[in-house]
Amino acid sequence: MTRPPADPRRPLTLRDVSEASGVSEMTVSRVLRNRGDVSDTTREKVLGAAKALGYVPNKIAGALASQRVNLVGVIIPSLSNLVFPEVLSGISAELEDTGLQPVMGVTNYSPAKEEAVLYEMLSWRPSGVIIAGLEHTDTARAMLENAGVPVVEIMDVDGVGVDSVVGISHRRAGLQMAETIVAAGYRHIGFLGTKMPEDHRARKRLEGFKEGLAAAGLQLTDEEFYSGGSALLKGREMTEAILKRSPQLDFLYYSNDMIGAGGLLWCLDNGIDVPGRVGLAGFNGVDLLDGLPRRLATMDACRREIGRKAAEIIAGRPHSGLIGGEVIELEPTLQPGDTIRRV
Amino acid sequence: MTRPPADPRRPLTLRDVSEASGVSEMTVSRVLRNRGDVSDTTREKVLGAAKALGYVPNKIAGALASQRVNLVGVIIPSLSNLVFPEVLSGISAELEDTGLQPVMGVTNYSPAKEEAVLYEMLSWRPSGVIIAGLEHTDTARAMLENAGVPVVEIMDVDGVGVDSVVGISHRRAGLQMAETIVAAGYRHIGFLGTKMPEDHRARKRLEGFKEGLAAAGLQLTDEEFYSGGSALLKGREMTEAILKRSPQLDFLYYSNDMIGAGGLLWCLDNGIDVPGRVGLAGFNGVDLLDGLPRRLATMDACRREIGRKAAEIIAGRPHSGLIGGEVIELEPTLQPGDTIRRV
DNA sequence: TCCAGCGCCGTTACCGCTAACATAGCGCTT
DNA sequence: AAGCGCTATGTTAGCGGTAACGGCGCTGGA
Repeated sequence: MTRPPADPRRPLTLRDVSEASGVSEMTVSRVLRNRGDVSDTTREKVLGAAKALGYVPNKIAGALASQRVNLVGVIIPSLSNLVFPEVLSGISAELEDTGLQPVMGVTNYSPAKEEAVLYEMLSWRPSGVIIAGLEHTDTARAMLENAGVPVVEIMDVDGVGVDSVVGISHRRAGLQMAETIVAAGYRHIGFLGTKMPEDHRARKRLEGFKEGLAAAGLQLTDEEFYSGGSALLKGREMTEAILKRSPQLDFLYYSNDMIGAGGLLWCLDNGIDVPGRVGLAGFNGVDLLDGLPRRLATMDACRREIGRKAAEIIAGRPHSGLIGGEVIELEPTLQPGDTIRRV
Repeated sequence: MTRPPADPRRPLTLRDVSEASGVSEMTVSRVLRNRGDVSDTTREKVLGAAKALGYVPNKIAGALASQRVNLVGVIIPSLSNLVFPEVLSGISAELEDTGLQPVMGVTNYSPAKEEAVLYEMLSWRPSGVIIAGLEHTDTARAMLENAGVPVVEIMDVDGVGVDSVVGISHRRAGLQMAETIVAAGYRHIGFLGTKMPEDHRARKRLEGFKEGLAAAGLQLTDEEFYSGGSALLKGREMTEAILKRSPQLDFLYYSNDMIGAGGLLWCLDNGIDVPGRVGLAGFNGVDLLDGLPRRLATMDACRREIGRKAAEIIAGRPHSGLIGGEVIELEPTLQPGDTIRRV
C-alpha cells in the first residue's frame, strides 16, 4: 500500500489516481464509472492504484459536470409512526439496483418544515422527489412543479396531485369501515384520534367514516382526541374516558392501530366483552397487532406497495418515456380480526 | 460565448437572477448566503428577483466551489427497531440550527451493506459521519479513518473507536440486570433474543448478563432465539416454548422490550403470576411499555441523549478546536417496573 | 497499397458557484 | 488637495469531475 505522496491529509482526487497509475484523469474516470472502452491492463492498473490509495470519488464534482445526481428525495411527516419506515423500505427495495439512492427528510407534520426540507432537497438537484400527501404550501407546490424532475405524491389519492400520485383513498377507507360496522349491527359509535390538524389522511378517513354513518342515518355519538405521549397508553386513557362519558357506546373507531391496541388492552383488562359489548377497529395493519391477545380489526394501508410503486415511477420514468401524471390507487383490504361482531 | 436565449425549461442559475436584478452573480451569491456586505437596496432587489423567478440555489456547485457541505451522514442498522428513529430525532434536534443536515443510510445489520452505504456517503464529502456500532469491515474502518472529517460511533462503548464514541456499555447493562435479578432471588434464568449474529450490542448484553450470573455462581438455564416476524408475536411464541421446555425457569431476560412485551402478554393471558412465579425483563425503555397492563422491567438506553451528544460533537468540532477522540459513556438507568419481585 | 473503421486514450471546455483579490466611490482627516 | 479607510461591488481563477471530440496505431477489405 503506497501512501499519498504530498500532504497525507489532503483529500484525494482523480489526479492522484491518474499519477499513481500513469494514465490520464479521463481514463481513470472511465474505469471508475465503467463507461467507455478501456483495455483490461489499464483497467486493472487503475483499479489497483485507486484501491491502494483509498480513493473515494467526489460525487459533487461528478454531479456538477454530468448534470446527473443519483439521489431521490423522500419527504415524510414522521419516523415514529411505523408506517413511514415501511414505505421507506418499499422504496429502497425497489431502488436497490437502479443506481438510485433515497435521501430522507422529515417534516413533523409541519407545512413550513416541509417547505424548508423540500427546498434543501431540491438544492441538491435530485433525480426525483417522493413526498407524502397532497397538501402543501403554495410555495412548496410551485417548487415541485418547477423542479423539472418526476414527483410522486404518496399515501393519499383524495385530491389533485402535482405530477404522479400513488396511494389509497382514505375517505373511502373510512367509509368502508363505517359500512362494515353498521352492517355488523353497531349503532352507537365513537371516534378516537389524534389532534393533529395537519394529518390530512386521518382527517379524510374520519370524514369518509362520518359519511358512511350518515348514509345509514347515523352519526358519531362521541369523539376523543389526543396529542403526544405513548400511543398505547393514550389509547387506554382515551378509551376509559370516552366510555365513562358515553356508556351507551357500542363501537370505537380509532385513527390508528397503536391507540386501538391500547383501547383493546384496556377493554380486556376491565372485563369488557369485545366484540359483544363493544366493537373496536383501528387503521394500518401494523404487525404489532399479531401479538395482541385478540386481533384488532384494521385496514391495511398498502404501505410497502406504495413505496415500491412510487420508486418504480421515479426509476422508470426516463426509460418508459412517460411524461408523468399517473395516478395509482391501491385498494386497502379490511382485516376484520376478532373485534367486530360476525353477522 | 453566451448561452442560448431563454429556454423556459432550463434550470435557473445565478446568472438568471443576476440578469434579472442587474447586479453581478457574485453579489447575488452574497445576498443569498447572507455573507459579506451588501446594501439594503441591492439585497431587496436580488431577493425579489430570486423569489419571482423561483430560483433554488445549486448546492452541488456551491459545495464544489466552497469545499463545504452541510450534510452529516448517519448510518444505522435498521429503521424498524424504534430505537434508531429516536436516536435520529435526537440528532436532528441538536443539528436543528447549526445549518447542518442529517442524511440517513440503513445497513440492515449487514457489514457489506454498511461498507457500501459509507462509501456512497463519503463520496458526497459530508461534514461528519455518525455511525452505529464499533464493529466494521476493515475497509469501512479505513474509510472512516481517512475521511478527514469527524466520525462518531454511537450506541456502544465496549470496544475501540475510530474517533469519537458516544454510547452505553451494553456489557455492563447486561451485568447490572443480572445482579438485580439475582438479588431479587431468582435462580433459574432464561434468555430470549434475536438470532442476528451482527447485532453486537445484543451479544454484548448477553455476555455481560452471563458474567453477572457467573459471579453469583449461576448460569443460564435455557435460551431461545428468533429471527424475523412480528416481535410481539415472537415474544409470545418463544415464551411459551421456553417455559414448556424448561418449566423450572423463574426468570426470563429478553434482548428487547418488544419481545419482552409479547412474553408479558402471554404470561398474563395464561394466568402466570408475574413477578411471583416468573420475573421478566427487557431492554430499551420503549414508551410502548407504558400502555401495557403491567410495566415491564427494562433499562433505558439513552437513545435521544446519544443522538444529541453525537450531533453535538460533529457540530461543535470546528468551534471547539477539538481533535476528536472523545469517549462519552452514558449511564443507562434500570427501570424495575412491575415484573421483578421486590425484595 | 490505401484508407475506413475500430479500440483505446488524451485534450479541451465547461458544469454553477464561491474564495480571494481588485476596484470604485465616498466622507474625512491632515 | 492628497491620502486614508471604509463599504459596496466586480473580476478572475479555480473546485474535481465529465461530455464531446480528436488522434493514434492497428487491422482488413477493396
